Amino acid sequence: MSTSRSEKAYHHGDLRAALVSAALELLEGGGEAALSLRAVARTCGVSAMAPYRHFAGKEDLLEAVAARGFEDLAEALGTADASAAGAEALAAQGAAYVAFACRRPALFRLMFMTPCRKPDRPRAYGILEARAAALAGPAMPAEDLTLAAWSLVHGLAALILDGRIPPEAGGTGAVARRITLHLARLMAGVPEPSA
Amino acid sequence: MSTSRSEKAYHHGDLRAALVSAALELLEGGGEAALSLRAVARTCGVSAMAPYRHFAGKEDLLEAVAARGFEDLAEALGTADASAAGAEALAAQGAAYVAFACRRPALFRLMFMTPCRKPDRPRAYGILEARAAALAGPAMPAEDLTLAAWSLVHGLAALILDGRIPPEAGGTGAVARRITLHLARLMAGVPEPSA
DNA sequence: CCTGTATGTTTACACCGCATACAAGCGCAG
DNA sequence: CTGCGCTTGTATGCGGTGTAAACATACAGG
Repeated sequence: MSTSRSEKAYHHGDLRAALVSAALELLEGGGEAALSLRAVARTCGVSAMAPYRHFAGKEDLLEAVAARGFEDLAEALGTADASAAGAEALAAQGAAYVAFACRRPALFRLMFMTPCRKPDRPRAYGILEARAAALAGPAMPAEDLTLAAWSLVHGLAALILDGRIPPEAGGTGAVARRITLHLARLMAGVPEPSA
Repeated sequence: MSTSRSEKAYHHGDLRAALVSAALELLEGGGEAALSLRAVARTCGVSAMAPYRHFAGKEDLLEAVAARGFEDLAEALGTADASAAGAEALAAQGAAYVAFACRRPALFRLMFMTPCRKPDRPRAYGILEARAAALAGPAMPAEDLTLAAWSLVHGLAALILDGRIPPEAGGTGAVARRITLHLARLMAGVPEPSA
């Protein structure tokens, strides 16, 4: 087999994917502090400089990891959205968003910590946007609703991750669902008050 | 003068405060990457190990810096709250919160990046809580309203800082005020919709 | 004055990201 | 098959970091 890769080949096979996976593992167990390029290389059984053949630098690797995280997030939001209809669907998305952050805190931090040089929204944004647009009522333009919903769940997730919210509330995700549902209902069914 | 401090005194006078200030300066110009214990010490014209006489380690110093940041934030929220009444006061707080984050992004990140071992809320929380409680209507319990408002502005700030929101919207803070005002009005004046 | 204690300094180590120079394996003309 | 070249991984080294230990200095109270 000309393309077979022996176990101990000098060439790794596909290091790039292995590096991203290793980085993710290190991240999820041990936090961001444990994520050093050298440690990643060590985990893959490879020299410290090897990653530089596949990534421009540490930041580049982290970007790849974050991209993978955004894929996972989009998937989670998609299935959550499909699990219900109307305002409940948006609430489900909100709960899923917070749950994702709680389940993979270090990854979530990484995803939103990078100053994000490329301003393109993650694919997950589209999923939220679609649902929010469908719910937008007279009280608030669709654009503001999308932004408000995103800000709400993102802020909630961030505060939980930073330990700013009592654990019994944050842990279950009940608060996330309740608050998002409140928001969704208010946005959907309510006319602009007097002012 | 027994207490006079010569320019080149061996003892600094009050290093602790100087270190915190220096750390803040380094943080505000140059981002978090520029904040190394050694750089802080250098800025104060002192050896690299000197800070350890006043702080248990880098994390401890950062905690002190964050505490100072929370003081400033509380003050900003307080004056904003006093600048208006009713729902507009909460909107003003929201705008001030986001403005604070935009004005001092690195500090804001630091304040909410530490996993926050001591679960006590910042003093700023009380200011928001009071206003939210005063506004709480039948649509949402006061506790949820407080949490929702905080999450909303915090998430908005975080998303802006991460470059996830178009600059023309985030920069001015208009979005923050608009959205928070929407939230405040909805919470204050609107009965629970049919469901 | 003499001594104890708080405060800074020096030296040292392990780790990090990264630059450069080198070696090992694969693919493809001939 | 042979040999060349390119990709991939290695070895070594530099400047930087956080921090531990041992040392030096200035002030305070007897």
